[in-house]
Amino acid sequence: MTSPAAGKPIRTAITDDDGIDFAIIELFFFAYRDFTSDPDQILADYGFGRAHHRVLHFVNRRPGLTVAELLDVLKITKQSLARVLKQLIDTDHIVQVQGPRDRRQRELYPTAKGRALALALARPQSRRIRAALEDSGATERATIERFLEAMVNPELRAQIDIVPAQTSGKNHGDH
Amino acid sequence: MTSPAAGKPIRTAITDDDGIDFAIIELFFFAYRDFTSDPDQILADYGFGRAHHRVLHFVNRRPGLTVAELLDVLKITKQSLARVLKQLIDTDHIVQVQGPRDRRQRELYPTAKGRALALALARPQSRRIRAALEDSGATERATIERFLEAMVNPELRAQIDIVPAQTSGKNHGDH
DNA sequence: AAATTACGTCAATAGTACTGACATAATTCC
DNA sequence: GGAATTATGTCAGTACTATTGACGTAATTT
Repeated sequence: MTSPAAGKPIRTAITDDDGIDFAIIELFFFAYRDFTSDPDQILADYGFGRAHHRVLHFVNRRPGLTVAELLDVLKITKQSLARVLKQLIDTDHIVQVQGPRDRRQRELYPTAKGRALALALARPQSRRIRAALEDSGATERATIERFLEAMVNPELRAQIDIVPAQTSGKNHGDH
Repeated sequence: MTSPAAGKPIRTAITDDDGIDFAIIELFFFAYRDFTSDPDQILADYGFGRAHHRVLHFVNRRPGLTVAELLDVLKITKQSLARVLKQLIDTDHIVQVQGPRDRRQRELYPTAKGRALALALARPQSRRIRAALEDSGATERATIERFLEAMVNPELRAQIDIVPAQTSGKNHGDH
């Protein structure tokens, strides 16, 4: 069962006492695992994967962003994006428009079909978040947003909060 | 640039006004992306990937768990686990011990080497969490833990909080 | 005119996952 | 005791997402 030169089994659990915040590390893993599992069902119906979801999300969030900008947000390579983007364009979820100033650029926009799919994918995720915030007020929500934002690399924080809700006056942050 | 039958580009951004909590959806994506990027550097030195990290983590967290239990926690298939687990055993990070009651079972334990690697991988993640909680007190921390736990599928919450810190009396939840 | 930039594409490879099938040993059920 | 089930391991084939490196084209900048 154990090979001759194998080390001895350690029988005690690693814990927060080792100076590491395992509680939150683990919670973060489970939370994200289930968070991403929601849209996976829907994506399977289209023959799409998570990569398609991410592209669709950001094209809807920042319509008109260029290919280079998208690569920067997703932190993947051009070659990785190519297949996924091509499929989304071929299936009429995303359209490319020649850049107005620089004609080398391709501005990416969602179609009505792409907008609808992005919303359908986000709906179960939003529902999960709403349920998790059920008994929370604006204070708790702010705490969670601050925490998540602080988890992002400082130099990349510019990527977030680019799209503030264009609320007319609805106090929709409250619960 | 646009194919003949292509839909028209939508030029307005999708926002929280569409009834979806895009703010937190996006924050969660960025936060997790950077959270997992920390250990990736270290793993590369060993020729390991994220799958190895996850296995190593849970074997350290719940020493003696069986293969079946590990599959259940990770929510992957036996075949997916096989290669990764074999590599970790071959490199003497994990050892298998025959189950005491049921000899068909293989209890998984970390070696000293496996314990050390698990700690090394968790260290930068824990540092990131500590930094994100810098100005937070016990209340904020509790809010965040509650939120993350509520994001997990209810029927799977049994998987978490199995390993409470065996603190003697240190009030280590406070900052 | 030359260099750079933005984008697209081809080829090869890696890591992680999947389904389906089959084998072995140990336990449980009848 | 024999049959069924369980825990684990393994083989084969496939899919998705990602990588590096190289090359081509069109447009812009120097």
